[in-house]
Amino acid sequence: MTERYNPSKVEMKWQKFWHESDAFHTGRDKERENFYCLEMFPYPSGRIHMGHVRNYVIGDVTAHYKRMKGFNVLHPMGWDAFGMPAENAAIKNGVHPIKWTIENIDYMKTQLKRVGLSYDWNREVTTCTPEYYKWNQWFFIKMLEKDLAYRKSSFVNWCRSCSTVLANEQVIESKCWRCDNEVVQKELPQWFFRITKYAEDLLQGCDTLKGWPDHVVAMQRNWIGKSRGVEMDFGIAGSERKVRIFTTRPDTLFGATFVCLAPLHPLASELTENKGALQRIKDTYGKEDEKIGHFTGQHAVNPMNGEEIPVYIANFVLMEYGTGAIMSVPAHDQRDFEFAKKYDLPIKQVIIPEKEYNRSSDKHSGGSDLTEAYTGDGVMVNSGEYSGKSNRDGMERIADFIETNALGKVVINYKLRDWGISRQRYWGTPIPVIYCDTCGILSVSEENLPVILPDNVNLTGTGSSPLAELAEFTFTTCHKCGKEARRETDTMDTFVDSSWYFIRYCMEKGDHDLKEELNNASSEIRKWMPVNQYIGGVEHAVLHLLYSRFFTRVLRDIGLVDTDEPFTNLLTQGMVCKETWKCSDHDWLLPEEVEGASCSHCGKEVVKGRIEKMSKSKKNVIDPGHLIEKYGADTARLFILFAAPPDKDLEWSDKGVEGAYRFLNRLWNIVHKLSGDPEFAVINEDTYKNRDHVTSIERKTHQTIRKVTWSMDRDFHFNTAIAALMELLNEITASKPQSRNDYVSLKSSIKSMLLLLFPFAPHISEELWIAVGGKGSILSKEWPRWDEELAKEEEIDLVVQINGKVRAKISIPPDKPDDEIKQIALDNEKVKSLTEGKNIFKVIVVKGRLVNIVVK
RNA sequence: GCCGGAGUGGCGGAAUUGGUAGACGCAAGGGACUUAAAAUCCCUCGAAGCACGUCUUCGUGCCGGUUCGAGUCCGGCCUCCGGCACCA
Repeated sequence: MTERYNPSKVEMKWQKFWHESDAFHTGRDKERENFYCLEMFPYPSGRIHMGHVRNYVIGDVTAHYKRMKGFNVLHPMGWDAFGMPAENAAIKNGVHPIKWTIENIDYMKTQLKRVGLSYDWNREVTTCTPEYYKWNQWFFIKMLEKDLAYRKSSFVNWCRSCSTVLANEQVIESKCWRCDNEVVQKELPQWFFRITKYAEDLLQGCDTLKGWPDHVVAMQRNWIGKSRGVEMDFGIAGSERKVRIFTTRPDTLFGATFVCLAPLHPLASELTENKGALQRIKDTYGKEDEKIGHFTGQHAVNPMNGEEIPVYIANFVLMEYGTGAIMSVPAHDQRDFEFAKKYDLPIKQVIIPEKEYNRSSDKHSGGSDLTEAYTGDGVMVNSGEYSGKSNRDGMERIADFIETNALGKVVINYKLRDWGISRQRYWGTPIPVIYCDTCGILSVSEENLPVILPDNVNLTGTGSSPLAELAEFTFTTCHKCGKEARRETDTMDTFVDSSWYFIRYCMEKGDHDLKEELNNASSEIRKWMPVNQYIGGVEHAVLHLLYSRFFTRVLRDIGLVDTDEPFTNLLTQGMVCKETWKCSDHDWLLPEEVEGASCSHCGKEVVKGRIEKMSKSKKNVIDPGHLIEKYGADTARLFILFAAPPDKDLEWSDKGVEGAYRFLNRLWNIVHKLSGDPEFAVINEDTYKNRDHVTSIERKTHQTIRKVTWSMDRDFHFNTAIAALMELLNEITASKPQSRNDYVSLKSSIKSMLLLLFPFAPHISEELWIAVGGKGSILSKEWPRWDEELAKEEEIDLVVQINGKVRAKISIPPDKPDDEIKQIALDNEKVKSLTEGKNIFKVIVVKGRLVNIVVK
């Protein structure tokens, strides 16, 4: 009796072998092309979840495939190890963040190894180590020198729950990205990175991101939010004061019926007497959908026509965008329209749709009959000399007029804001700055780096920077004047760490001096960058991916890399989801808490919830550890890859996992059954050459190699690649070898099958490779090639259509000339009877596909 | 509202990028083996119709178009999902 498939035994054996032979050490063969395959590194939260497994398995298949295709592959892994959970765990359990973090890393590393992932651990990066964060500090200093880092006091997003500041990108629907609590505005001095300086570069770079998903590029473009318009001054009537407004619609200038100021605009408090009213508007600023305004009592003068229009303070006008003041054109802007209706302000239409424009009449509706703003294009009316022109044309002419008459200028605005990086927390990179009463703000000198994060800090979670409590850290001497000085006690946003970790992977572990890599044309960094394939969750579409693009540009400008973009190809994998169960009394339920259709606690009816992303709170998680224990890593990998294409959400199915397991079992059984067959066992390298004819299994094998290779090369269609392997196995299982020739092609077929399966299910492939007499590990083997001749069928079924409908099938050799095929089709009995008495108009032959006879 | 993406069997999903729609898997039904069950193996499996076939008709969200031929291309809708959202 043959041995049963025992995944854990097989997997332990090969994982040990790979580990001991340092099998995934990054290749250095100069003859070979380099391929950098990267997955987003995890936060060491404690244990891996199914989302990690999916992410890393997709990367692992890619890495294996590229290795077999003959590339030197860089496939590293590391830890995004600074961050709040470690600090929170410390406050809660009294464990030091470093201990908590290191223990988690150790455990998760074991888990990753159990999945059989082919990482080069010689390049492991851990961001909370001084060897790593030293370079965060060095980059900070370089950015300070280049005026890319600066300090200013401003209103910032403050999360009360996390007791820290958040960057704009980290506020999702006015909630904290991490803890989902409400974010408030607070005024604090902060360090910023001047990402806005790269706004245009980042935007233009979007055009080059051909290997990124459309929606991610679109999100980046939206976030940068470029718009072109004019800035111009409106005078305040009876005063020397002016108010500068920004508009993208100078063509509507003649329709402006009032001006609005943001409540925080400097003129707002100057112009209004009623401070109470102003405060009410401030209070609702950015919070309420309802538009609230207050008339200042002052009027502004429209420079185009000299009209005096009222000046309001309005809660919907943003101080951070444009000039903090707008001209309001209620007829052509929906927000202004709503505001005008509410405060009974005039609505003056100056653009009407082409269709409604009557050239012979001067009578045009004033706008009082509008039910909503008209924001489309059209013909200008009531606009002085511009009346009768198209608004597109008018827009350019008015902009020119404003510039030539020095009323204002054409400007470009971006929604992108500078990146605030100060965090009032402990577990992060100290910002390398000192404050000296004599010398001012100074960066720590390079030779004093790193500024070590002290470990004897008292973590209370009360809100101020923990480092500020520590006198020995805070007080230092100024390296310039020698007097007493204070250190900056905020730490850096952890997104700084992840903005360049992919560059650190280009070198093996060790305390490398990145300064030596500056302008070094043959540096390892230049050799590997940019990343050929990056894989990770879509939740970083603007956060991490935008910061990394920014950092790469900064590092390009200081001479560390020579690429603009860090990631050539990006795959955003879908979520791993599972069905949920809900009881009206007991909320979310585990599957084992559901008995039939009722709750096991109270007997009440259970409602099947939506299919949701796996999460502890919704009680629909599958633990990768348990899964692997039960079925093995190969089954887990295969199922995850087979169940859905990588970029789509994957719905977990226990039955589907069993299907994948059955497939591996069938493969195991057939290989062992055959190896026990003396006729099969005797086949060796020499007998391969002595085949006398091509068998159908051989043809199928070459077709499979072709299909799998295509699937791999075209958009990661791993699911169809696996389907092709299943088809091949079905054929192998069904085959009944009778001659020596049959055995030869069967054995060669199985060997090809194992090579093709290897990236997906590496352990079982290695094991069965040995069982069929393969030499050495599959790791040293090349990806199989197909022979187009051998993939060709002897006879193919050709469809015969009449007027596009399938009417018959004919069996012919694939390379028969078109005119012969045409004749065979026309001679077909069925075709004859159907075309009887009709006029054959045209016959189309599509090679290898069909014949279409067009009759009338 | 704006920007992206997607609609195909009971389900997850295929379709060589304009050429036989439904590969592969799951579920379901039937059968074999077994004292029995599990496991395994074999058959059926989009809908309707009848003459039960190597049959006919319909069928890829809806309406129209291009084409010998459309799930695929074009125009117009509908629905769902994701992102941003008072950005003037």
